[in-house]
Amino acid sequence: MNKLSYGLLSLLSIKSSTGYDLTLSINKFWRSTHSAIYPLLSELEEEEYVESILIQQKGKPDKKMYSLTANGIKLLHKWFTDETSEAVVRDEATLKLYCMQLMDSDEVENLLNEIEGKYIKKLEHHKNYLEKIYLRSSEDAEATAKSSFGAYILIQRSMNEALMGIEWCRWVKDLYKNKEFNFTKENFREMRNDD
Amino acid sequence: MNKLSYGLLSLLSIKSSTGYDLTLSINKFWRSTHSAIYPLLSELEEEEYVESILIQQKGKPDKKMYSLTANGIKLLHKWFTDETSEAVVRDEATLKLYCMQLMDSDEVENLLNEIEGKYIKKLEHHKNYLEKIYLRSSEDAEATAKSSFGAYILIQRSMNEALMGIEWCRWVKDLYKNKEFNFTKENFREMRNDD
DNA sequence: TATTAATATACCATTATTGACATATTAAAA
DNA sequence: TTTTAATATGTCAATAATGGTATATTAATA
Repeated sequence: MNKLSYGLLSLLSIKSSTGYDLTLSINKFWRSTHSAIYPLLSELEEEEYVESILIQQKGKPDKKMYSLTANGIKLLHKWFTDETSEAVVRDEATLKLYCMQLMDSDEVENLLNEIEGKYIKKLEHHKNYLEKIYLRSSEDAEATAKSSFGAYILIQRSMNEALMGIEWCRWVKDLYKNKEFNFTKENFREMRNDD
Repeated sequence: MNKLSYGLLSLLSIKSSTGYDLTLSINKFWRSTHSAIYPLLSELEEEEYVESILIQQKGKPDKKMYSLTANGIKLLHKWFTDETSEAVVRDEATLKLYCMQLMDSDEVENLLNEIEGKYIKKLEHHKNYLEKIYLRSSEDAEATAKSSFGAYILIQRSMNEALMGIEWCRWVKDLYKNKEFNFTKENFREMRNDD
């Protein structure tokens, strides 16, 4: 049982899903690929934490719909109270900024624009998703509220992160373009007040 | 050449460091361990992107001080303008929140407090680090400014992230404790305005 | 008409990461 | 005095992640 396995069970606690659905939705908060997810679902089924039914579709290939079992719910309870491991973050753009002092200003600005663009894209994506769950909730408000609270607060955090990131990019670009950067006392304080 | 290798070169562009130093400092922005870093440094030395000198210390074991070569700088230039890969994020606490609707309220509150605690710790850590580079800059302001701009802006972002995270945790706890969560139009709008 | 995109599942080889083990020095704390 | 913590470098086996390949259906697009 690796962390991704628990994550799959966690997503299945909201609604029954296929491997394909899970691949798309887990990627909002946990980078993974279908190559890792399908084998884990098979293992989870063997160990009876999930069960599946085959669904025939018109116009699309058959799909396997997975659901949590009572066993799976028990396992989620144990996991939830177990110690939580440190988040793993690996961001190449961050590593690049570390050596920006070696680069030409247009190269630096390109990178900053690229980073800002990614934040903007992420923000848009989450806004659309929120609209979608709001529309869904109009039909079945109670069920949506009970099952989507986790998803809702996580989307909110992700949106806040993106908004902060966009502001940060603009602050950096401004600082980089218009000022000679110096660790003078004034500069230092001015920048810290931007928090 | 994996991404971590470029990251090590990037850090070395700020100052010459040992594997031990690099392990500590890269972990601010890129999760890794010494087990991965020492072998990569050896490879980078073989390929002549870095060079090292042995330094004897009193009271501490010998250390190998690595510096960038001209070759290494050339490689950094190439990398900087190459396409930047998507950030990898894997946060177990996030996965846990996805199934919070199954848990008792005290278990959920414990997790939220744990998450808030991690943000607070991170914020403190960065504040201390900033104080340190400010003190260092008093001695040699120009050199610090030129080499630490990247480090400085990245710390600022990380602090903003932590501040946002703390506020978010408090917002979530308040919402979870004091309100029945419902996807009513009013609730939905109220929460979106918290951005 | 051919190709691409979306849906859907599955395997596999290469590469990367993790956590443990190993060693060594010295200071500080129990 | 023994243990723990910090500094410092290194190897290695087990585990996990990545990216590609494969297969299949259908709709839409070029």
